[in-house]
Amino acid sequence: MENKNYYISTAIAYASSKPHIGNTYEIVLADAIARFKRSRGFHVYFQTGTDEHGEKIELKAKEAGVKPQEYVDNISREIKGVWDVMNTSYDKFVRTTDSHHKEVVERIFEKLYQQGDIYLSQYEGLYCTPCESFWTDSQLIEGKCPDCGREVLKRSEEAYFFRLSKYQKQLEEHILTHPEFIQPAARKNEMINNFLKPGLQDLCVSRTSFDWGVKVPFNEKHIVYVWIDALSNYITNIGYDVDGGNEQFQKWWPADLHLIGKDILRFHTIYWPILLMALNLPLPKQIFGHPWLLYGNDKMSKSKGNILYADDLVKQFGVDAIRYYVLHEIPFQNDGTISYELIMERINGDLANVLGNLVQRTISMAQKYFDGKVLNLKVRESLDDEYLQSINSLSSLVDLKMEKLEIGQALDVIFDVLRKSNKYIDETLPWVLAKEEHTKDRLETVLYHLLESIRVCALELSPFMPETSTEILRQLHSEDLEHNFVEDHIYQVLNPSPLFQRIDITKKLEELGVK
RNA sequence: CGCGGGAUGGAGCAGCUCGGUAGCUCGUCGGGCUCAUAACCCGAAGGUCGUUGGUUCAAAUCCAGCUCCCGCAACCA
Repeated sequence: MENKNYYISTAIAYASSKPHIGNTYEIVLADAIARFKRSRGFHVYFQTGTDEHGEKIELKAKEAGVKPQEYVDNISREIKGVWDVMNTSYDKFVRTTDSHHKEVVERIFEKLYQQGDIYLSQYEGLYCTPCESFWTDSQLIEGKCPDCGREVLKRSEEAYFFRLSKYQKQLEEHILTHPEFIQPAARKNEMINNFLKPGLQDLCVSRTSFDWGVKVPFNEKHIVYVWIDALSNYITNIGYDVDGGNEQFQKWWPADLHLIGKDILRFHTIYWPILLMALNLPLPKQIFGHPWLLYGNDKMSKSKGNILYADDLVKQFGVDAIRYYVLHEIPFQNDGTISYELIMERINGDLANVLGNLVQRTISMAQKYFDGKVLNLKVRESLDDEYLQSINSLSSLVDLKMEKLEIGQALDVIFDVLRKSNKYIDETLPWVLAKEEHTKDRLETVLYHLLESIRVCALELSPFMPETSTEILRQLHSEDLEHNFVEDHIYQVLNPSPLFQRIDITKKLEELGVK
């Protein structure tokens, strides 16, 4: 029997402020993949959570006048709340302030130190005293601090370093022999050319400039810096310990997919694999650095005042509409855009006109002509063949797209069948068939084909729009989970109710007070 | 000469690996239908495929130069 376990993770969200829709995209994407895998029979473990240490949080907490722990408790709860509003089916929500996580991080650090992969040295950098930050040469603007424009000074401070260079060869080898390891492929080249080719520098893995974090157990002046603390969440929460892992760990590791934003690809494709190598653990099978959601052409940011929040959008348009939007609009490789207007155009064009209207008109006809009871009378015509064929090939087409993580295209192939269904109605003219007694059997057959098609599409939609899928199946009054055309159902459909209301875009924009 | 990606009708994209009538969604215009959420279906207009040159019977597709845009460029979560 093939291994049917599937471990998927998102990056853990940094608990410094409430996430916007761009940050929320990742959890929805992961959720769609997790649900998809479950629907295909996999045992899925889906992990997400919050990254809660670091200087920035320490500062934010100070500003807010609360203890760091209290601060992250609040933000973490808020983030979890947003994940829940998006109806995401994670199995575990981890926090880096969990005591178990912290203990294992301490032991990992200690182990690496004992085996000589971590050593104490001096961190030398260009330091801006007023800003209290180190900068690299390339970050400087005309040799000055990029934040305040003042002079920077060479300064050194005691710190622990991780010997990346020792594992460089091994990592290069792995990346070359596993072309699927880094996705999209273009990102792989960036990593190789920018970091591996020039040769890896050892990584500074501790700090003394702040307190909020995991203390280095044998030298409490030092705080374990974010890399080892945050990245190791992927193993500390599934039963790993330095003496080996328990049964749960054996079951889930290595992870099948780490889903992350393209901005932190370096940490996941270089530092994390090397950390695992040092621990003598297998590497995750795939790392996908997804693109971003932009507002118009801009990155969302507080200073620009162009932030859209997931929970607000859900309040306005409903959870599945927003899930559909972000999953459909983000291409595989390039950044996507979002705005109120675009969301509403998608809702009207795809969800209301194509999907909602199709379900409504089909069920209405079933009610009107047969009191909701529809059997397959098999009065077929030649034009049915292609239509039935497209229903039966749908699930393998979706598989193909999902395998390549082309989520938007997976939705497209489902909507192709929905569009074909609308066309099929116009071609078969049910209202004409209904006029004559001798074409009633043909009419019933046509409706049966449509109901089956809608049922299969609803099932395929369930990873992306779970509530909508359930609602469609409820109206069809069907519980069959077969992803192909089934010949012998006895449909007794319920009364239809609209799945998505059309929106008057101009009016709604005024109401929202935008643009 | 740092590395890589891209430039296709009004908008957003596919096609380029393996050259041969330029495709999809939306928008616009015209028509059809009436089961349905002013929805659905059909048709039309609109592109010298960034630019210059080369290879070829034939190039969006291959090669070279140029212009413009974007990502990455190491300790920022």
